[in-house]
Amino acid sequence: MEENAPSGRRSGWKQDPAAVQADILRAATEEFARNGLDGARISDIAERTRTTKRMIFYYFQDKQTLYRRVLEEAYRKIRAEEAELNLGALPPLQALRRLVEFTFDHHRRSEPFIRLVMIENIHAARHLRDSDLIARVNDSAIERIRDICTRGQATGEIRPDITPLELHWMISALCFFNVSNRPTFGTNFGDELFTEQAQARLRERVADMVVAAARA
Amino acid sequence: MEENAPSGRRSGWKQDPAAVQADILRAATEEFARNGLDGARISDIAERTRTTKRMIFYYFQDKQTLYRRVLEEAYRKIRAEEAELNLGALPPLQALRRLVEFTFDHHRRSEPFIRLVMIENIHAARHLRDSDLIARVNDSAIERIRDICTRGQATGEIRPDITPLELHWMISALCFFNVSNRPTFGTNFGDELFTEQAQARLRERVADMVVAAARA
Amino acid sequence: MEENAPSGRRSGWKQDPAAVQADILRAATEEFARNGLDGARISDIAERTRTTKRMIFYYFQDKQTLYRRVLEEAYRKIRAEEAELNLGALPPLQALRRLVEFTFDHHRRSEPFIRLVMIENIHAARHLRDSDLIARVNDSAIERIRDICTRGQATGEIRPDITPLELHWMISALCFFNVSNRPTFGTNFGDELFTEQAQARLRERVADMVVAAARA
Amino acid sequence: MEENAPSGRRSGWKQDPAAVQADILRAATEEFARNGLDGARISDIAERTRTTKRMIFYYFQDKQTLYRRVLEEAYRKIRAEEAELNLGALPPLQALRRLVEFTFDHHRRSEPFIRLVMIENIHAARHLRDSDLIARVNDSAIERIRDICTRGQATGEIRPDITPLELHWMISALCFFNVSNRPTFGTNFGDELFTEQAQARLRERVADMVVAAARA
DNA sequence: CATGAATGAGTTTTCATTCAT
DNA sequence: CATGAATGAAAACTCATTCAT
Repeated sequence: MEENAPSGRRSGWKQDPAAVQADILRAATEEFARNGLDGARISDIAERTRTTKRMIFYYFQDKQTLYRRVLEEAYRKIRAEEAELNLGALPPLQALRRLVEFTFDHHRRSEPFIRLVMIENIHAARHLRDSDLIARVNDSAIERIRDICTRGQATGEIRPDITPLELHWMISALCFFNVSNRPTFGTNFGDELFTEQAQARLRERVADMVVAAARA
Repeated sequence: MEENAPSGRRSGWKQDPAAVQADILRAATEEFARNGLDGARISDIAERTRTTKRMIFYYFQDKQTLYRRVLEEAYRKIRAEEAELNLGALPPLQALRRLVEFTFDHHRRSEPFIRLVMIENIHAARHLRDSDLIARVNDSAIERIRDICTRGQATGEIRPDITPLELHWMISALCFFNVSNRPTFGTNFGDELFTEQAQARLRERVADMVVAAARA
Repeated sequence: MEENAPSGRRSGWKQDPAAVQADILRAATEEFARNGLDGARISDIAERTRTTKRMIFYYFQDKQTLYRRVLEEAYRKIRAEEAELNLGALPPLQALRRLVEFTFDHHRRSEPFIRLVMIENIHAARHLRDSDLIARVNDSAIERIRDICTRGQATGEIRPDITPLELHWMISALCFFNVSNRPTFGTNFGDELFTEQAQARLRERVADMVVAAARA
Repeated sequence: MEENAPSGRRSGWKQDPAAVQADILRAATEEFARNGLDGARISDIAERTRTTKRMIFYYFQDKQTLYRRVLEEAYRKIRAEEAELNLGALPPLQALRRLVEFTFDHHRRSEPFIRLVMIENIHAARHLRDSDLIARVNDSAIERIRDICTRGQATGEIRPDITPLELHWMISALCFFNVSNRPTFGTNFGDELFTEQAQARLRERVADMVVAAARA
């Protein structure tokens, strides 16, 4: 027995709490992103898990709380990934272009996050508003653009009458829509804009548009 | 019992079947737009109606069919409204600007439609694909832009390497996001972009961006 | 078929709604009186019924509402039975004695009602307060005593400084406790006071006490 | 997790076992008196405690046992308080009046105890019967009245055909009901009998009634 | 054609209690 | 002796849908 117990836990036996919670959050993220808050079933989440339905309530109280935690984690993770992008070394307009391109790619790779945000918008951001964790996490998104603007407006490369928030709104709109509305857009107008080639071209068009909007 | 109460219907009346169906569609549109496909409750729809839950199934078979009919109606109505915009008389770039401005305003006034499209995207456009009514209705949206492009590219005002579909994608992204993501965007970054003044300014920025992207 | 259908319903087939509801109320009264609001199980109620659990929610919405309806019915029934007692023909003090004796007997026969009232007191009369049906039903209880007092105080047989409410309180206390606290009283002090003989004697003692308290 | 949070306990302390048990009993008394046996929640009791849910089971086995211990403690405490009343020095009828007045006041101050007794009656005194501790503790209540009767019947002040048990029953009924049924009585007939003034008057009426019933 | 009444199958959630050191 | 972590069983309640005229 001692022979089989490698360190302090493991084997067919009680996992450590943090791992169980992470496992549940992962499964819940999948289910909520796929089916929405109302469409997701706790029992389906449990089945994607190494634990039981009961443990979900044990760690997360109820469905709404679990959903909120999923949302918080999704925002936290996405902002952390974005933070890895280092723009400080680039000249302002080049930094801006880089940011747009990165965001375009990043959103494409982050469909579950995009879907969670869509779902949260359907719910009028009710759960987001309940979360105090998220406010702080989003500030960084704006700060990065504010830095570009400050630098660019100092040198005169960026027009003085545009705000970081407006630029963030533009970038978000174009990159978010590309993922969020692909199903209806594709159904209505065909998938030609969603081939790799077309997406690459769209990516540059979007970068051009935002840079043009910012340029003095 | 209470569950089935025929709400406000006067006693022995014969209702006009078409009117009853229209009444149901109106109520269903409200509920689906507000709560999504899974979030909406047939009994809540019935309560917003002059008839009963039973009649909803009588006329619309099941929840999914009702939802599909709501979606079809919403698309039909929105495209009909858009068709009233007459751009043929304007020079190409002016027509384009006019179209962007119109779309920006129109989407702002059409929140229920925007929400239905979001909801449909969450469901991977499954129901849209089932509907053959919609394909035809969307063609007109592209045709209008194609006309602008054809004219503009003939005179050299519009660059030759941009497609009507790309322009439609740009316009949609910016105008759609403005409505669809207002709850989360407002929660994360404040409501300053959603005052009347800021929206008017955003509207011109968006028009500028699209026109700039199209200009030769 | 016509041959087997006797009137307008019956056979192994849908009972009329009122009968189903009455059946549920009867079963629920038994269960709530026996086990309290929290102790009673909807599924146990359903089993004592000719219907299913689902129908209980169909007709009564939820457990609390069902309990409130049970309470209302119990009060209504008990007051209706009391109303059959006609005291108007008797001289005041004789009427009062008759009322006490009747109440003593009546409470002994109405253990389920007594238990429901005990249970409701544990719940701080929360559900009783929610019921507007009950206020009216209880007025009659006081009116009957008020009539006795008015008559007795006019003739000088009943002391002027006693109120109908006080008399009702005394009668209730003695007759209610006799039933409500029999289990603990019997356990603590033996059952000798609860033999038929002892109860008959107690009944007269109680009548004597109340009459003595009222006599001028 | 949150469910088990050890509330306000300071880190590495060794708690005194007797103190922990007393703490649990206090919290359990509050919860059981407020919500009944079925209505009380072990986790709510734990929250009112300096320890955890687990410790409740450790020290008290299960919910029923804990409830029985709460009941036993309540009876023990109440009888101990009553024992402090010394009636031996007073003439019999004066002693009786004193006892009634004391009981009236004492019950008013002992709502949790009254409620526990009601709850136990709802449960047909099942747990009281399981407790051998209680039989002994109640004998003293009767002994005190028996002493008054013996003295009073010897002097002829108290009628010979009344028993201590009957007197105890009368006193209990009037004093118990006053507290136990206040919620429903107040809801049905108003709170006028429960003002300080009205209670003082009722107290004397009750004393008069019992003394009159005992007097030869 | 139209409809009041009924319901099976699930869904979230609760709760006392035990596991394993 | 004491305890943090875990859980099976059952509870209330919901929901789209069908029954039977």
